[in-house]
Amino acid sequence: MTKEEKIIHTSIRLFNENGFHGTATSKIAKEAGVANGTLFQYFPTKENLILASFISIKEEMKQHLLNNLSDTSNTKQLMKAHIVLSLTWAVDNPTKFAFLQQFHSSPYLYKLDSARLAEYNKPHLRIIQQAIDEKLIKPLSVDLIYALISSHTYGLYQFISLQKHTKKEQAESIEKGFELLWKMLN
Amino acid sequence: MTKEEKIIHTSIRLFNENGFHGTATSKIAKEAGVANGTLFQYFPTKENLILASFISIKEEMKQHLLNNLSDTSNTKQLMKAHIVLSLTWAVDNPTKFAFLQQFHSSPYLYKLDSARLAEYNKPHLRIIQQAIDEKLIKPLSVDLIYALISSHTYGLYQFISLQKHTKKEQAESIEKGFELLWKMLN
DNA sequence: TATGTGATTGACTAATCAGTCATAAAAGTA
DNA sequence: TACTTTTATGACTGATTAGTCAATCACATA
Repeated sequence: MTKEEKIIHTSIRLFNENGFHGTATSKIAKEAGVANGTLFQYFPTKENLILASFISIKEEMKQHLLNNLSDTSNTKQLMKAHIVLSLTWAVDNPTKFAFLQQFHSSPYLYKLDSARLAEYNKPHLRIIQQAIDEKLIKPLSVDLIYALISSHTYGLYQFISLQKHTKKEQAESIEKGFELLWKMLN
Repeated sequence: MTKEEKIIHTSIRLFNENGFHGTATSKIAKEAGVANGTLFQYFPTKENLILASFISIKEEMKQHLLNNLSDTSNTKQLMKAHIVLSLTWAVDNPTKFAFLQQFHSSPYLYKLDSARLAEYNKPHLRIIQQAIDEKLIKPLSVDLIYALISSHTYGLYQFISLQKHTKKEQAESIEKGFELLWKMLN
């Protein structure tokens, strides 16, 4: 782990525990095991560090999807894989997932280039359009479907993480959750 | 508007604009038109003010539901009314709704008594149980259904507030959104 | 009018924090 | 080894902030 990675890693954890402004840069540096000034060598401002933490998580999620998405021609299976992979990643990385939530409902969201943000959604939007074209799901607005799928996935995550489930029960809830979603959309 | 109300009102707006720690108590006092010390007479600490702002919004929503929920014996209509009223309130009070989101994904959430928080959900859980008992919806876990309804409602809000919709189009989206939800659950 | 009471004020303070910078250590190069 | 460049350090600073408190005000009652 490089110093830069150690800083990002520690940031995510501390920002989650104490909020953005509630976490001092000096504390991040200390817990990451680097000097105060070193942090500012990699991230010139605190805001920069917050945005970099967010981007880092988004990139990690993106890679996780790319690495685990087997190329199936079946659109329904592909959509299901997107959702299941997102959910299992969230369950395995609760701190990072919570960071995303906190970031999304913070003023920092608007400091990011919206085009760059939109880039992360494109694969999801593309597959929704594909499902509509193949008449697998209702011909509603792609944006509406995306909003509903995202929030459904989030709601399912909330439920799963609140229950003290075994891995197997978690998988069953995810399966059931997808069935419900699919029933709603087709 | 009493000074206490003015402080809460200003807090909600500023906390939303600049985050919790990004908003100085002195700024809140100034914009609320009261002296610095007055704020601390009503709210002994900043955390106290943040929690009070949250509770104030929850109480307002609760009252909004109580005042507008016509007593129908039809469980489906009652459930629909819950969702539609929550959504129209959110659309009419975007700042307050955003505050709730920010609060929910912040460390302050855990400073509140969880029993008190649960109290606000009870009416919703009761009606879900009722719908299950009447075999209107699938016999899934009440907590799961609550999580799915909440997130569905939130997703629908996200979609509506992003579109530049007229009031009529908003109402149509809400109607459509409920139909989709109902299809999923029954 | 005089007196008592609670609300209101804002200057003040001790503490904290983001960011700087002169110096030093480490790594690279010849 | 001798020299250069890059990376890392941590003490320091100017600015900001939550919370205090002695003084003042508004208003009631007699």
